Amino acid sequence: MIPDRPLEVLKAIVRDYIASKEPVGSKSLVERHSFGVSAATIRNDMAILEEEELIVAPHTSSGRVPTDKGYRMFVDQLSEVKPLSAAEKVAIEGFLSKSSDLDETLGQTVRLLSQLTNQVALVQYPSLGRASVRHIEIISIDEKRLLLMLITDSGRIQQHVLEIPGGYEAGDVEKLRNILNESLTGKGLAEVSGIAKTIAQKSTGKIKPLAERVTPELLALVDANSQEKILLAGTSNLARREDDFPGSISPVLEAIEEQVVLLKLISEMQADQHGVSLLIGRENSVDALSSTSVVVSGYENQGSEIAKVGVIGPTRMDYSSNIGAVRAVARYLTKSLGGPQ
Amino acid sequence: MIPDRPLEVLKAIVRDYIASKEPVGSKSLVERHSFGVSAATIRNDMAILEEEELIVAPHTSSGRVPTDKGYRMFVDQLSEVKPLSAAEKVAIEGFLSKSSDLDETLGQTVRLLSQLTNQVALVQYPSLGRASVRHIEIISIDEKRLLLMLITDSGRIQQHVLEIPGGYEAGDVEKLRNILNESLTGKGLAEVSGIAKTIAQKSTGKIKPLAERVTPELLALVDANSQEKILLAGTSNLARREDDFPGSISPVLEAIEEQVVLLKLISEMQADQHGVSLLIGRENSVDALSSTSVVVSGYENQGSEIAKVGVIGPTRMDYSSNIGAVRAVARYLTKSLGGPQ
DNA sequence: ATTGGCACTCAGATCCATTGAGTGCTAATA
DNA sequence: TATTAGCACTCAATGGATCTGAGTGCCAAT
Repeated sequence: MIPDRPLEVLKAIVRDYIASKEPVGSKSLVERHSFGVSAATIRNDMAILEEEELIVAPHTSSGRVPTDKGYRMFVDQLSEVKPLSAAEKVAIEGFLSKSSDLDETLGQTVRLLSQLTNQVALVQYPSLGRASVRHIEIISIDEKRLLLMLITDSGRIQQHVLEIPGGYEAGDVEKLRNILNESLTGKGLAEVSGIAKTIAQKSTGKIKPLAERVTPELLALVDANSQEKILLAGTSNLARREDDFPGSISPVLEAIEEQVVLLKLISEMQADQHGVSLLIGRENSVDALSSTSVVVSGYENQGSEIAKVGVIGPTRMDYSSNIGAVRAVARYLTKSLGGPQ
Repeated sequence: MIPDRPLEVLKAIVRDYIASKEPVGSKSLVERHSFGVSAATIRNDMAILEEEELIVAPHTSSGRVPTDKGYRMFVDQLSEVKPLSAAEKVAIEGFLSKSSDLDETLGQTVRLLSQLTNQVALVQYPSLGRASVRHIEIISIDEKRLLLMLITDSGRIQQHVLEIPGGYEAGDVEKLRNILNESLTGKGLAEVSGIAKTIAQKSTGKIKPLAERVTPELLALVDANSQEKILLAGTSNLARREDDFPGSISPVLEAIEEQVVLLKLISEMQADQHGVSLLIGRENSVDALSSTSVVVSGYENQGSEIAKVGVIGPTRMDYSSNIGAVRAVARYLTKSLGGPQ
């Protein structure tokens, strides 16, 4: 395997490069770090690292730059997660303790994370998975319209306004609501479809037309609920680092705005021992994102992961801090969701 | 005043410059447009336009570029709003007719508009203004939690989960709901505060603790509802036009993400005769947005304007098309909101 | 294994000449 | 008076040519 000092050299290269954006050479390395050996020796070490494809020289006679593989090694073996400062912890507590509404909480979380890391932050809405129905509500808005609501145990609320051209009777609505709740509360979203159809079929008399009108909409809500959704914040943080992207940032921004792509990406990521998972550069399969890294962590509700939260930024990012921030925010988010449950 | 031909020249300059991004000179003008006069004559006309500060030369010996004032004159007097193509109309109809849920509608609208114009699109949520309470709902989530909802006549739904540490009784909840609805339905949001407080004070017996718990939250909802909110889409469209921004786009993106600034900006804009209003370049007061133009139009519900929708892009944009698209989308949005009412 | 020394490489800065699109002005023309 | 042809002039952009210096790889000495 690779001896110790070369690894130390790699560590120094990554750090210096992240700090300066300049390819780092042997001389500046011995100046800034006290390796106790000469530049020539460092050069030999660098040759080893280059051999292993951990670093690369942009052109023949220039300093070296970490490769994706180099960053990977740095993150996995050479760096430690940087804990948040006291001030940052206070900021998180302050932000997240305010609200118990899911939408608000997630919105604040994502903004917070983007400020904390100076990167583009993202948070995924709790997804279908093991979610189950907590409550179904039908509210009368006016004579011809009803508001149908589906509340899941993850706290996600989905609603839809229903036109009932012929009007309806309050009593019928209440009956239907009771029936729906009795048979669906606690059931997994996946089961709803079958049960709801049965209800529509079995219902009789006055209620039947209403039931037949409502249940398809309910299924649509389940669908919408199972539709994954991502919240973004701090897009301009990416733009501020334009020159970390060869060519133009616009394809990068496009890819990030493309929810489907992003969802696929993060849903395939598996947490490592720290509870955080990351993709570095080309490790992800999206071409436009080949010079970005993605750091995500799952957040939980009732003990099981329901969705992910994280940041995305240039490969040349401060992994230690970002991993720390993402992990912390994920934990606080779990706490904040778990608390009121 | 300025004679006719120079104005025609201005028109041609704006068009050519928008199309090519190159400063346009006298020679290329006579080539592309048939003015029936020579380049020298055009030069004289251009001298007049420059005198009037409608165009400017980036450097001594180069073609001219429209100034903000030049664009303004172009839009106000020289160009016509370009109607949408049939295909575009179909696209709008298809998109907007689907849903009657406000959130969804606005989300689709803003995406649609950004695709139609290739600019950053924005839509403002219906704001307090003359909004009134349509319905208040309190839903039991579980033994210790209630979901409080406020639905306004603009279709905006605001909700908040309430912890009731000591639990509650279903009957009490229903009573309170009835009381609230009876006294608040139809009232303007501004009035809610006073009335709700009175209710809390006057309520007696078992209901009192619940009322005292719920009303402040209700006021918070009203507050949240009056809080202005903007939805954005197509940020990457701005990035794609990087070189229209001197220096870097990142301050521009930052300014756009800053909802407060944006809200102030668009709320100060007054519609012109076409129902569309626009700010060109430095006409807006935000420094970072000095090389962008903003095109907005109001959309209505029940005959009165409730919020704005529009696009923001580089000053060098296709005003005719964008104004057309914004106007059309605003109309369809009005229709789509008005329909189900 | 480490080091000093040295020849070598090459991106980037600097300088300079050239080019060409475009201008403003003037004097002639309709 | 309005238009035009002609001409000298300006200056950004382009394309070498040259220089510089940080950095390399390798070798012989320690």
